[in-house]
Amino acid sequence: MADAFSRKLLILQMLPREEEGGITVEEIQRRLWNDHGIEVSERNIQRDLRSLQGAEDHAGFPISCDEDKPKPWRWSWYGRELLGIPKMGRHTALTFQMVKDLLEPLLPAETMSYMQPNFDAAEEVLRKASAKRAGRWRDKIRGVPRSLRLIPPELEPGVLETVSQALLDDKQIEMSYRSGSRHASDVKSYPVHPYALIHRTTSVELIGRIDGDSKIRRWALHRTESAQLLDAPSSVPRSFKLDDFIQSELGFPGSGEKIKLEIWIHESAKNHVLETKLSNDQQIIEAADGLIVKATVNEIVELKWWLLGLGDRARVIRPESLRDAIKGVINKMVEVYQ
Amino acid sequence: MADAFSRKLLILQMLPREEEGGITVEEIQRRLWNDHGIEVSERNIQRDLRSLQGAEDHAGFPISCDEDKPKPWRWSWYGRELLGIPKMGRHTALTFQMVKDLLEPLLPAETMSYMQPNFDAAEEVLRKASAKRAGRWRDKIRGVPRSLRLIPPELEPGVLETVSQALLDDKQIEMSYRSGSRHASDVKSYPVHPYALIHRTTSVELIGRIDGDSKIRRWALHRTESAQLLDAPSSVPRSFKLDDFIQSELGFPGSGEKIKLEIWIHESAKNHVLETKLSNDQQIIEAADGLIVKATVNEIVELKWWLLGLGDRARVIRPESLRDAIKGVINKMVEVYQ
DNA sequence: TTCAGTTGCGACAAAAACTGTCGCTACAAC
DNA sequence: GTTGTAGCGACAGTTTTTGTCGCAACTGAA
Repeated sequence: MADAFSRKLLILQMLPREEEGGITVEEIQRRLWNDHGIEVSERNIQRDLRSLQGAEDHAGFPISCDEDKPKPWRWSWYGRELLGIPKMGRHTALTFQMVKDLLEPLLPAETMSYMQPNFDAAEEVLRKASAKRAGRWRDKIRGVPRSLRLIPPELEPGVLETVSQALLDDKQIEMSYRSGSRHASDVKSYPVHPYALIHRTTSVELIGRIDGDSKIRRWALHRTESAQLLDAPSSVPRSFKLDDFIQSELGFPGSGEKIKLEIWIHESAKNHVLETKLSNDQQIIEAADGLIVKATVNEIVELKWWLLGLGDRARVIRPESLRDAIKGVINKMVEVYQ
Repeated sequence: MADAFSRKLLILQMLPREEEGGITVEEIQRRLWNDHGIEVSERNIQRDLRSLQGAEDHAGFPISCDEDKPKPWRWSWYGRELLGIPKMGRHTALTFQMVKDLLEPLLPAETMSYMQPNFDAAEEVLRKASAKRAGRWRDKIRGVPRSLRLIPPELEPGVLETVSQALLDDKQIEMSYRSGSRHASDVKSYPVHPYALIHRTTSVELIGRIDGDSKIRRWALHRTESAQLLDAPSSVPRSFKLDDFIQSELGFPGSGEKIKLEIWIHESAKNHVLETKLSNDQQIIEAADGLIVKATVNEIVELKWWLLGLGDRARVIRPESLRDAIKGVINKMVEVYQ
């Protein structure tokens, strides 16, 4: 494990991306020794880096050091592409293509951009794999979301980046937030201790608290005008558990309690239930014009959506509280439509 | 570009996965010359491979050749892990963590398994990035799907693999399919020409035709008992365009035509529309108790679900056909609940 | 401005490795 | 058996690699 090849490879793996600050020759040396037991002179690491960078006659790797900055120069990786080792498999490539289709209408563009190198690599693999019939592979795989294709909200450029940076480095951020739901002019600005980032299917939310206040708050990133990384460290109480927070904050009123659901499903919607179970303990009984389905599920707002979305093809039998709730909604729907 | 390091790296990249059959030393030599202009003796490639494989004293890469098979031995990569070069960035790692959360309740386990090395790499990166406070990173990012958390259907092991293999290699497959919707015993088997694979949010479908028939059919993979790769080549008519097929087959009755939608949205559901646009030309007008939203959208079944799911918080104003359809469903819902 | 102190890099020679060639051997097919 | 093929050990010439040393460039402080 001490040959030049391994060493160069380790150095390549060690290099952080440009935006993450770079690494000095000295630190490379220390990490080679500490993590891999490789003893090598600093001079040699310098030589390795220069040779990896490439000479005039052959292109090397997209790595560079900040030669214009003061001296312990920091080396980093500036390329965006991905050097796959081993090369991405064909099945994986198909999967990535499909995942891209499914996620594109859901996630903000900035989030997608972080996965772009993988999508590019997938495309490359598929292109070569079916090079015989040019372009035909695009007719072979597709992800087609079942949900309504909405347009993900646009984030101000850099906001997501700054927020995740702060999250990883435990720093505070200065947030400028449009508290009004429209493009109102009431933009407020305050320092925030970030706790966590939650991607809902269509929006991204920051969980945290305002400096000097202990109340946990939520901010939708697409209403954030700007975010600035502060030097001040953030403090997250030890008692904060993201799971608990999600459970209590994002659940249905009633906090996503487990209920024993019993519903009737019409013939025409059979497949929805037969093919995609509601729960692992789901029981199905054939009934007139359809099925009776029993399952233990969380009573969350999504359940109500799902039941309503099925329209007249579903009827809640139990629990009565949910049944009455749905009935109430239906009555109001009648009113709404007169 | 002719040094030992580049050469070994190229060889590593060139090695296919075990399941993809391996590559002979001769072919490596040819590809090095054709694709990269590197001239090297076969003997040297053998030496490179052995040295990459590692000696007694140091672990090498998970590569091997089938020494028990007849002779031109084929080398391949058997490891599952991913050697990231450059190392996955922290933002990308966060994204992968989140994507995993979002996709896990949606995709079959076999599909997810192809992305597993990336998820592992992401976890590794995050673990190291926040090594100070052990395990805390899991409290920093989460994907929480907005849709009802259903359980993705289980596929028979190997079915997805065989089908995608056939798709990539343009081979026919022998499909054993449960045409009855339950675990009925009427399993039929026939040779199929695969055209394409479509991942719906919760299920995977194969598009193709039965040998000897020209009708395009769809098979849900979770109803496929088994699939066997055949030697016979598949033939896909040139006229087949996946986009057209999706448009015509997966659309709402009415084929997903563009309609000018006009709906009223209740105050309490404002954010759904304000934050996630229905279309790019969406117009919003403030109105009594809520908003009037105008947008040009495709009339697909998902739109109906979405509208019904909003319950009494939405009312279709235009087009009248859709309005009447929803009204009809509501009336039936009243009947269903008596 | 000067003056340490640091860092990168050219030069050099010894050591190590890499490389092409050649023959031997193991194995499978005939 | 025989034959052909593919892998591999051995060897020697060559190239590359590597540690050391000294110099130059730059920084920051005095």
